[in-house]
Amino acid sequence: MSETPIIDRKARRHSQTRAEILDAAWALARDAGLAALSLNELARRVGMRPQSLYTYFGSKNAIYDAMFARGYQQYLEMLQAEDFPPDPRAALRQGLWALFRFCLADLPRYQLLFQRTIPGFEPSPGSYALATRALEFTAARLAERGISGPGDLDLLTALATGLVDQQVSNDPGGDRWIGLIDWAADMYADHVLPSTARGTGR
Amino acid sequence: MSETPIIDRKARRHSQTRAEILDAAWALARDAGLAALSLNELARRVGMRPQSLYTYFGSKNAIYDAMFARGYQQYLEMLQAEDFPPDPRAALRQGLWALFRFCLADLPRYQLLFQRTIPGFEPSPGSYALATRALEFTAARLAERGISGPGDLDLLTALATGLVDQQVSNDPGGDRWIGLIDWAADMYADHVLPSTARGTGR
DNA sequence: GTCTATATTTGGATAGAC
DNA sequence: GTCTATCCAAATATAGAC
Repeated sequence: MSETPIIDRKARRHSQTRAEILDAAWALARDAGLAALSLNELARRVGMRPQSLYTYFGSKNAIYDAMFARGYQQYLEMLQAEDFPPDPRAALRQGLWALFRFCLADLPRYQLLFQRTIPGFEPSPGSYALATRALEFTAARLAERGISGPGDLDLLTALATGLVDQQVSNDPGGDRWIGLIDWAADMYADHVLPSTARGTGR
Repeated sequence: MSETPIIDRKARRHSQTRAEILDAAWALARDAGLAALSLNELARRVGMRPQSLYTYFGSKNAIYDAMFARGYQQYLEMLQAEDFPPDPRAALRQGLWALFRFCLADLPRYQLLFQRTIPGFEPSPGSYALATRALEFTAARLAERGISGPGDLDLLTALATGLVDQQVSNDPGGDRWIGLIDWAADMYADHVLPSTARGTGR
């Protein structure tokens, strides 16, 4: 029975094509805007007819969903690759810088993962679980450093995404809010850490 | 020459219809999502053919632009109606609460004014000037209370919109980030004010 | 798995009669 | 100022031949 390897080859080829389509979808989102993703143009770029995409994705939202999942996988990998120092203040600064790098490296990815802007798109439970895992990872790193009060995590996510959002929306390509990262990290640290070794402020 | 009053009547009627269309556009944005605004549906709601809208607005983006301008007018009026107390901490809290009320009262308005999500839409210079005026108003209220350092305003906008954004995106209808407003205001005040009369923290 | 063909809807926008 | 008539382009999606 030599059927199994054949199935494997077909399955592998299938998932390769899926990956190729996803790559093209990201590139298209970067060129035309996330919301302007179109199946016609996407198919053209991968050398297919638009209808053939339905062999790989059941709908346009299924493509968004796969993009969402892949984006959060990358986000998780990025977090896990960071070597956060034990010192809370240093770790906070490093975390904010890592977030900025990740977001600014791919704006549509940032938009898809951290904003809710595509009308009618909701991530599937499986994809959303990845987002939850990423948040739990951050919560664990904070807790290791004594930051575990109610609201501590939520305040940090608000501060972090707020900085990124202002940077992206109001000074794209510039550094107006990038220059506030360390300052913001210290402000947060001063407020959630036990009041020893306060920062120097501005 | 009784021509002038007739022109006035026509002009008034014209701007009345414009306002009516804008009202319907806001309502449609609330129902279908800001990005899903469609001229067909909009015309249906005001009892017109879609083509007739072009008598009042030269393009779809012109409608977005008028919405943008009206939204910032409302925002400015809201700010000017607030009676901010002299105490910086109290004023900061009140300002954040006012922003939250304004944003949560109309989510598409928040999206249009404070996020950049409509592909291809850029506010006209005239409309954008309103946004600048609103920011300058906030800067002036801060400066009156001794908050005028470089980056102080930018940090506040990041913190404020971050809180709103998290609330809207991740807990719509809830109060998870609303409960952090006063805490966040104090954190900001502690960092940006001369170090007298610190808050009690958490 | 990919194609042709097609359905179906919708989008924004223009020309010209009335 | 509003309409009819139309245009044109594009959208997502399905059926069925090969």
